[in-house]
Amino acid sequence: MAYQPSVVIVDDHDLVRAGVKAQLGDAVRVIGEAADVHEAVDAIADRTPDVVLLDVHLPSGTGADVINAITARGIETKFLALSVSDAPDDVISVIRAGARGYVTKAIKDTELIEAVIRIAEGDAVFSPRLAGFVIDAFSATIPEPTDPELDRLSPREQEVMRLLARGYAYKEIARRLNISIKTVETHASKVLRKLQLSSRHELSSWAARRRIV
Amino acid sequence: MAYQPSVVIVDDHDLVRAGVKAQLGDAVRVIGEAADVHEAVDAIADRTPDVVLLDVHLPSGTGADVINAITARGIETKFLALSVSDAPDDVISVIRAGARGYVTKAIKDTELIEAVIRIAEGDAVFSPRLAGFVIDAFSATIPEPTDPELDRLSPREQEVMRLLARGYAYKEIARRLNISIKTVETHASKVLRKLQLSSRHELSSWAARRRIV
DNA sequence: GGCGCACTCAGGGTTCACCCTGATTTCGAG
DNA sequence: CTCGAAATCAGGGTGAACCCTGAGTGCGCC
Repeated sequence: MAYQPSVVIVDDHDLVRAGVKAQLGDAVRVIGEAADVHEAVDAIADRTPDVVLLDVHLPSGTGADVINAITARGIETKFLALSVSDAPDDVISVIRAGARGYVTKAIKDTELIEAVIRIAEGDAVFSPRLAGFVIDAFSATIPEPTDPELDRLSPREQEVMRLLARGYAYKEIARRLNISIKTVETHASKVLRKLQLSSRHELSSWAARRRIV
Repeated sequence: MAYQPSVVIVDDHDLVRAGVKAQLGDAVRVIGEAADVHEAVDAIADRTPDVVLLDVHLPSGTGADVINAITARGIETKFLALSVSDAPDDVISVIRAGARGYVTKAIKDTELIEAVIRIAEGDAVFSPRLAGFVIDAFSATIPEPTDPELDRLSPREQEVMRLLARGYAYKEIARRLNISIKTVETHASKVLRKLQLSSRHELSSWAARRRIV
C-alpha cells in the first residue's frame, strides 16, 4: 500500500457511513465523519482531508452547499459525490460547485477504493452513465421550451425584437426589413409593452437571459 | 454477442486503423474507414454508423471539424475521440464540438471495446486523467489576465463604464456617484473614445464578452 | 512655479429612443 | 359580410444619448 489518502465521509445515515467505511477497508484513512452540512464544514475545515466523500442530499442542505462553504474559506480538498440519486440536476449542481467526481452508491467496493485513489491523485471519476449528463450540460444545447412570453409577440414583432436586442438602431432595422422607421417604432413599442419592459437595455438582458440572442 | 455496434474509423495512418480494427475484433462491425476530414464526412454521412472512432489530428483539419460538418448536416451519430494527444486543449475542443468520449491510444483492447459499447449505448467514456480537463473547463474559473484595454481608463472612468454597461441612464449614474449629469457625459464620452466604441450597446456586449459585468 | 492629468461642470447642439393618436390595407375567422 | 388582428405608415412630442468647446480645481512631478 504505497499511498493511503485521508478521507472524511459525509452522509446523514449512520448505516451508510459504516458501510462505506467497511468497503474502503484500510485502503484509506478515514479521519472524520459528518451527518449534516454544518458538521461537514467543521470537520473538513478542521482536518483538511485529501478527499471528501460527500452525499448529495443532507438534512440541512445539499452537498453543493458544503463545497461552496469550504471553497469560500479557501480550503483545498477534493470532493467525490456519492449518492443514490442519478438525477441529472443533482449531478450537474454538485459538479458545478466543484466536485471532481460522482459515483452512485451501487458502486462495488473495489471500484469505490479505486475511485477515491483516483480523485486523490487529481483525476475525475464518474459512473459511466453520469458522465453523459456533464457532457450534455457542458456542450449545453438547452432546447428552450418555447417561452410562452414569446408567443405573445406576432412574427414581425419577434423579428424586430431580436434586432432590437442586438442593439441595432431603428434606422438599421428599417433598412434590413425594408420597412419605414415609423413602422419599426410601432413594433418596438408593442414589443416593449407586451414584455413589460421599459427600454431596449432591459430587452437586451431579458433576451440574453433566455438565450434568444 | 448481444449487440454489435457499427463503427467508422477515422485516422490518417493506415497502420493505426489496422491496429484499431484488430483490437476491436468482431465485437463491433467496422463499416467504414477514412483518412482525412473530407473522406470522413462522406463515409459517415453515407453509412451513419452507431459510433465514429475519431482521431483528433488529421492532415486536412481536426476531429472537431468532422463533428461540426456532420452535425451541421443533421446526421445523428456518436463520436469517440481516440488520440495520442492528452493535451487539455485537444480534449476540450473536441468535446465542445460534440464528442461523447475521449480515450488515448494507450488504451487496452478490452477497454477499447468496452468504451465503444458504452458510447453506442449513450454513455460518455473518458480516460480518467482526461475527464479532469473537461471538469476544469466546465466549472471554468477563467481568471482574466487584467485586460490592458482597461488600464487605459482612469479609475473614475472605469466606474462609469461599469454602470453604463449595465444599462443605467446618465441620470442614474450621476445620482449614484454624486456628480452632475454633465460630468457623467464627459466620462462616458471619454470611455467610448478610448475603447473605440460608438454606443453604449457596443459597450454592453464588449463588457459582456470580457466578463466585466 | 509650471505642466500634465484626473475630475468636475456648463452651454448648446444633433440625433436617437420611445410614446400617443390616428390611418390604411390585407386577411382569416365567424 | 363584418370584425379583429397584423402590418404598414405619418405627425408631433419629450427626454435621453452623445458630441464639441471651454473652463475651474486639486495633485503630483520635474
